Amino acid sequence: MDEQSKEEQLLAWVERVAAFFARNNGLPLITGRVLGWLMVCDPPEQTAAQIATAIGASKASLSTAVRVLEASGFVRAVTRPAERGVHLRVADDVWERVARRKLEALGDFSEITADGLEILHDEPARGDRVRDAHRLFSRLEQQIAPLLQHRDDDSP
Amino acid sequence: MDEQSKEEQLLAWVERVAAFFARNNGLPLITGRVLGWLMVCDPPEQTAAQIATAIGASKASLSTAVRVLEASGFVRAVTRPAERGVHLRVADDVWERVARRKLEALGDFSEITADGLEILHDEPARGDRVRDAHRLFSRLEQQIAPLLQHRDDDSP
DNA sequence: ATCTGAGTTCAGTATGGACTAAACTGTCTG
DNA sequence: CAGACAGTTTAGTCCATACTGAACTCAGAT
Repeated sequence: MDEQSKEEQLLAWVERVAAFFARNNGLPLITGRVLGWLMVCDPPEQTAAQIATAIGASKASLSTAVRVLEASGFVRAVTRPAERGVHLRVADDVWERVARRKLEALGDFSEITADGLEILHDEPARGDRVRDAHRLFSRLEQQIAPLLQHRDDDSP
Repeated sequence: MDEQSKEEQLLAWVERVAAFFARNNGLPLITGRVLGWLMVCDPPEQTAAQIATAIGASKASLSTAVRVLEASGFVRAVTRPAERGVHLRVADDVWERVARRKLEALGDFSEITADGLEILHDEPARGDRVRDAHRLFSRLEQQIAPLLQHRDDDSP
């Protein structure tokens, strides 16, 4: 039927996701794999051990990966009655968070350019290049922020 | 007068710029330093040798840094009559380019999510998480793109 | 032809960080 | 209590890659 089993296809896809986040967000590969896997796994809530075997990583790596993913709010840990340990799932607002974090980077850069202008305040011409940057990124920050408003959700 | 000489302040600022681009865009530190330096240096057009001494890097590093900066269109090489070698300056549209490149990353991710949906086309429920991501990033891509229109120039 | 300076390439070093195995902690079960 | 399991920490390995020095190429000037 398929040239590749769906499992293999999914793992290959997870690999692409991991590579993307490694390249664009500086995430360690394994962390990206966890995120990618949690996007497509069935069931959608899995234990660290399950994830580890799925993506072929060690318990230790899972521990650190999950720590950063939880701290970033990308992944949530849920417990179940009468089961020990936690199950992990992607947060409902992962992607808003990812995007918002990128937006923050924009803001950080605006701060840098602002400080640059400060240093060059007595040489306006020399500050032109920095000023251009500052204007563009401040504008973008302001225009993009409203596109990322929290959805007011009260879903179960 | 100053606690730090302006030169020192600028170098410290360049360092921040370099760190920012290293962290957010995966640029090597030296490459970021070159870019930062070219944002504030006086005169605004400098030779590779001048830049190298300014930021304390080797000729070899400058060579590679300049290659990637030029290839990305972030820096332009200009020649002058009766002078040998080239002078480097930031491109007029550096920041548009930087921003546009980030936007492309968004598009790349939309492609990834699209392919993920493809793989899961026969399990709609399982594709929900990927679909959410796809919708958000496609939307953002479309909404952000118009904020980055090329200024209408007709240079070659 | 030779010299000089700009720029590239190459080989080697080293620094950082991702990853793992193994030891350890703590908690729940029987 | 013993035993098992979830998870963390630590120590160490390994790999990628940034960076440099030095050799090299090429162009123009004299």
